[in-house]
Amino acid sequence: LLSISQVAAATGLTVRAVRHYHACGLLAEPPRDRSGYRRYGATDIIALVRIRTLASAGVPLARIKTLLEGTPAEYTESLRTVDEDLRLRIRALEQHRRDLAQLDDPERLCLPAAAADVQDRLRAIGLSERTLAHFRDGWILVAAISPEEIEEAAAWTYRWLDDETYRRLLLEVDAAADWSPEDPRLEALAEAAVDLDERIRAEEGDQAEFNGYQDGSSRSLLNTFNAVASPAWGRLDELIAQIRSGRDHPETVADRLRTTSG
Amino acid sequence: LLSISQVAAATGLTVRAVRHYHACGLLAEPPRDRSGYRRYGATDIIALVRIRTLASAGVPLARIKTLLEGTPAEYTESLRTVDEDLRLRIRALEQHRRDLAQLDDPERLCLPAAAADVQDRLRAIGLSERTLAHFRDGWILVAAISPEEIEEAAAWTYRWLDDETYRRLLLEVDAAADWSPEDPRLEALAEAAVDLDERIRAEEGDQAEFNGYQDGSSRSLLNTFNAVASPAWGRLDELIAQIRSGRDHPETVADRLRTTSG
DNA sequence: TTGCTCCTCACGTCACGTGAGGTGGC
DNA sequence: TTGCTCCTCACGTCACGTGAGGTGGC
Repeated sequence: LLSISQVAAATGLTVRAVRHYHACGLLAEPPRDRSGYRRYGATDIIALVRIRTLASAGVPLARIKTLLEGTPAEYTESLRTVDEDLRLRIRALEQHRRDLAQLDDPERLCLPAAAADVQDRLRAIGLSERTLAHFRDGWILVAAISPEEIEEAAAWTYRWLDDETYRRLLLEVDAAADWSPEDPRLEALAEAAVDLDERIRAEEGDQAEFNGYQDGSSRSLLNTFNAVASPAWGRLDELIAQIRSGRDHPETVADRLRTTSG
Repeated sequence: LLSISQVAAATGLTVRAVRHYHACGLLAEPPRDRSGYRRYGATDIIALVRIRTLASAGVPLARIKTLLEGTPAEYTESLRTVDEDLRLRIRALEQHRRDLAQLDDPERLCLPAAAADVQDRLRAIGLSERTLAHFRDGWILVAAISPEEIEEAAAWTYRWLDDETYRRLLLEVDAAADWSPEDPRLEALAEAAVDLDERIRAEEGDQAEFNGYQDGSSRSLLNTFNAVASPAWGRLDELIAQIRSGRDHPETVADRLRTTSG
């Protein structure tokens, strides 16, 4: 009764799609006329509209086949699953719209919300954009290496930004980016950093320390990372490590000197 | 700094996808370490998150490439288009959910709303499910052959269902499905159908007639379709055609008889 | 004869998935 | 030595799109 292009037009499918559904076994081959042309009836249109409805809902053709061949109970259950999938995909697309709106804001897009909040406060405090970008990259690297720690570390930094000594130290570190690595002010800065470190350790307990979120690999990575960005920062990290080990293990250092000289 | 599996994990991509983006020219190849391993930095993660955001919003990779390489104006315009696409896709998915809920109701899924409304009224009037299914298939076939007419035809039928004579005629046609094609009651039924046809023509004007929505091809298709479903219906269509041509062109028929006998 | 619809291969597309076979540091 | 991560081909997948070459009714 109907030609393949007529059923295609009536169902909103392409001729090729209808033939594909025959090839997949999704739709039985209809009778042919004497020219070998397929001739379709109303039931074929009904079947095709059902297939189209499921396919455009994102159901793979193989699953449509088993779904249509299954028992009524399986069928009903499958439809429920498909509907739930659609609901979730709608939610996902809505999320993608929000993500898209932040495409030019890598802080929000690539960082956990807590770290992005820290960045906003650092910007408000007056850190340079260059240093902010460096810190952002630092957060990203640490998040990539040890994602479990990042939330807590960000929350920790956020809290200590209430401390004025910490804020002033950060501003000085910002300014130090362009200093020579031999600049004598770096030693004072390192001393101040370790002082703050010890005060924090006293207030928060031993498990939290300045830069305490960095496990071994994160810390050495960040040291390299800082040194590449600014030789002065590289030197600063070295000085901090020296002062800290001097204060933490004075006897060990003495022992080591003895061993070396002996 | 970071290995390919670390950036993959950090961005929610697969290792293969990252390599694919290199191959597509979407992401520059990073430097290699002495083992030939790719080493990534924070900016790579930012770039990958941007690519992922666009790709999972359904933007083809080729378009992401031109989009990221374009001018700021093109870029902003592209983002607007992408967002609009997302909005439309969400609407489409919501429509698919509604379609899915009607998957077991071919009348609503395959027919224009007006025709589905007619079917509901025919069911209320008391037509058998068999005849209703036949009518439904008839609507589908006519809609496939001449989709422009179907809306008007359905509206027409809907209006005339207010007429009691029409309703009784439909119920008798329903009952006639199982009659023998030689049943003498078919002639009375055909006479009644043509009577109604003439009354409708008088009331609505010549352009509207009983079954007036059927153009030539639709009518011959429906006649075949009826005859296959029920021999009695096939005979009924023949009788209607005979009576109608007898009333419309009495002299022509007489002429033809003279010609044949001469 | 020309134009249109239909037919059947069969290769192309898109964004990767999935082994196949091999290398380098612990 | 073993196990793990990485590397580069290269073929597979899914739902068709797109010619390629041919047929049949007006």
